[in-house]
Amino acid sequence: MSDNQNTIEMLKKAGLRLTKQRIFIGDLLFGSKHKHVSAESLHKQIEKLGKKMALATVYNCLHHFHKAGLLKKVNAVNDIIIFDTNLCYHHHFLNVDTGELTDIDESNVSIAELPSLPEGFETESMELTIRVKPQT
Amino acid sequence: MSDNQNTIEMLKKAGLRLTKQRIFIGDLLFGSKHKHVSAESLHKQIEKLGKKMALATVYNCLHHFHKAGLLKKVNAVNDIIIFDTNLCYHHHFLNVDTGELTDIDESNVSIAELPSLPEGFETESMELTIRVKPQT
DNA sequence: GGATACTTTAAAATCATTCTAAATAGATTG
DNA sequence: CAATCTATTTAGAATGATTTTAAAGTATCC
Repeated sequence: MSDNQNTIEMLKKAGLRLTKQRIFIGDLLFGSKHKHVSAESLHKQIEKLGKKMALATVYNCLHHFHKAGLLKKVNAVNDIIIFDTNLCYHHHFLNVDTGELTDIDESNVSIAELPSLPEGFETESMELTIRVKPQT
Repeated sequence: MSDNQNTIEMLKKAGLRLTKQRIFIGDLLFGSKHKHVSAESLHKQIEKLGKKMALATVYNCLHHFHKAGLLKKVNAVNDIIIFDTNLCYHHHFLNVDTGELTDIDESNVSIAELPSLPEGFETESMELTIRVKPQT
């Protein structure tokens, strides 16, 4: 059973053309759970499912989704750009050994004081990264 | 007037061999103010000062300094690894247009509640990045 | 000073990502 | 529905940051 219909609605609303590739990737990403993906990891997943798709297409698609506001870019980890399907303001645990990201429930962190911004600037986003490693 | 003596002490304490290149870079980095550098930016600065040094040496040196605890790695910005001479726990403004980082005074941020860590993990470090852009 | 181990170096290799140019496939219009 | 227009896909080349390699150089220890 596919999300096809939801994905199609979503792409239409975002003003993106309905291509097979975008629908397929949309179905993968926007299921029940929030996901963190890189172009590479997503491409591997797609190949495992028996579909052929150029790596460049995966990059294009992720960037288009991001531009359309369907994905959020997360702090790069080990030089790899990670996209997050969770658009709400939230923070991450980063496993420094594996590069794996885990969402931190928003309610568990609160930033009491915020510094004043530099003159003439506005905040685009904010992200707390808690780097964790296996206990020694 | 050079920091030579301080740098030499620092390298010795860190158990690093005293090479011309490390002393030169040490002098550049550990002056009065805290600095954010990438291998590339540091290499350019060195060339401007009329010194020749292989880019790979700059990479090696930064990594050695980092391993020895003299530098902190900061969240990568646009795929570029940035090293910070400020080892204290602190946060950054990131100018999304230029990639420039600015320290946020520690006292200006406080994280009220901290989430509990995943089982069997310990915190290595923590960093809040506030992405800012010129006001529209 | 000479042996030994670590560093530096230039160049090649690697890895993630982007670009290119041609082929393909949505969208639009008559 | 066909013709046309334009965006997208694709394979492969190109780019840019970083790492590796192997050889030459240099700090350290005896």
